Amino acid sequence: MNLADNFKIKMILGTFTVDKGKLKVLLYKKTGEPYKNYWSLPNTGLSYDVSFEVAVKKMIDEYVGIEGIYTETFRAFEDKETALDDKIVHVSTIGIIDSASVYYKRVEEINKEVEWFDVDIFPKLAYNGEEVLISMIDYLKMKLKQTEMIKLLFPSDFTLPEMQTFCETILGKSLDRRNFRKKIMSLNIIEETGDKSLEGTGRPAKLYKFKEDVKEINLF
Amino acid sequence: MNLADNFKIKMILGTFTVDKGKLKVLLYKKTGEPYKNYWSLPNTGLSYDVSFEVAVKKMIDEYVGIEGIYTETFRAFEDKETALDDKIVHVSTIGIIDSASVYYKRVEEINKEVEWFDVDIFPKLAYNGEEVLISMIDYLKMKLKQTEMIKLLFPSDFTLPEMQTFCETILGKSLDRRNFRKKIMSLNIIEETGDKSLEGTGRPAKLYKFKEDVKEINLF
DNA sequence: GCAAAAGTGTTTTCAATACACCCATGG
DNA sequence: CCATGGGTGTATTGAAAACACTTTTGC
Repeated sequence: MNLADNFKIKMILGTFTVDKGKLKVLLYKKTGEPYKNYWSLPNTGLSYDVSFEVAVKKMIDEYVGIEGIYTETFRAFEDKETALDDKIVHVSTIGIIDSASVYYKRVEEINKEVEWFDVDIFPKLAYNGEEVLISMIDYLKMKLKQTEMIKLLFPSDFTLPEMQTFCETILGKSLDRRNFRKKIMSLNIIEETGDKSLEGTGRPAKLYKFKEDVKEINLF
Repeated sequence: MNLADNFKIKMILGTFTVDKGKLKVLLYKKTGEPYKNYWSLPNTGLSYDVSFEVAVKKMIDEYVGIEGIYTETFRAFEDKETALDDKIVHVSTIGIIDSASVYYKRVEEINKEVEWFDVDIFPKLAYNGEEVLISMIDYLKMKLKQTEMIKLLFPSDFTLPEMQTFCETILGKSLDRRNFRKKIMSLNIIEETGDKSLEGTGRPAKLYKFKEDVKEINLF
């Protein structure tokens, strides 16, 4: 086996959460060259003294101000831009954060311009960011039909209309409110917390949480 | 961004086909150390002068004797074994070959001991091969429910019992023959070729092929 | 003519769909 | 009391499930 050439490894982080039923991804605005002022997925060079996971957790701490979230190593990508003598391989990673954790993040410690973008409307990205992000969203739209995964996004205190909006994004079509509720309830995977949402106008929505022992099934 | 340390890149290839309805993966037997005489996923060091795709196509040509098959870059994996001063990152790739192509492979040109293993019964693998392979199989069980992907495995001249066996593997449960046929036929995605299978004992099965324009839907 | 595997139809059951009115809150 | 969005029930439709006998081939 020929293992002659040396590569640099760049870890790329796609962090996802849900807000008001919309799937969101965290981007930051670059302040230096290259791609100055472009939005970008958080990224960092990998060094020998850290694992993928540690490198990614550090990034999440730095960009989101949260510790201990779910992460999953995702695809590798080639860098088609860099010169021949400085080849980089991108290792992308997906992080999933529930909305409550995002809400309570240590925002005062984030010294970057970061923003959660709707996955259906995101700006032009630095590097090959769009390729990476689109690939992640494709994967998540498949994976987030499974209860184990969706549970990571909605840990407690979500409303059914929020979850319906989310499922509509994942499926790419609109759903009937009564039928959606009927279906979710028949699966026996969530329960009322007893509280009600204080957000927005109109009748307050009941709050739900996933049950402890949720069996792994496909929602759709 | 710190891009200080150098890594070697090892491309790992998971090649999959279907034989008599069983999902199979290609392994080869190592003849040298380390892991001498262990079965292993084909792999090769990556050098500057080739892309992921070219490196993988070369491997497929070398191990399978086939050109121009579908490939997809998959997850990156860390190497937990190698010493600190020679770190390797594994970039795994999935290849999908239809059974007819495998049958007509240029077998005389393969100078390795290779074998197609059932994905439900494979041997102990060299390196972190089991982690990589299990991850690929998980992914494929999700992805192979979609018509576009399944079509890559069954291009022409397959029987419905074969396809049923395959779906049973993917779903992990057995299906009723009559109901299976009814469902597949109602989807309007395959058609009879007019020929019959010559394999096995009993009444010969009709041969089918996917239609040209198959819409992307989930089978289950 | 017998063993082996493929092909076929009908009934039942359950889930998905379609659809309209009332309820709780804020202003 | 009105605007806003949330919650609820029923009838219909369609797909999934359950189920047993006949057909084609090789030997």
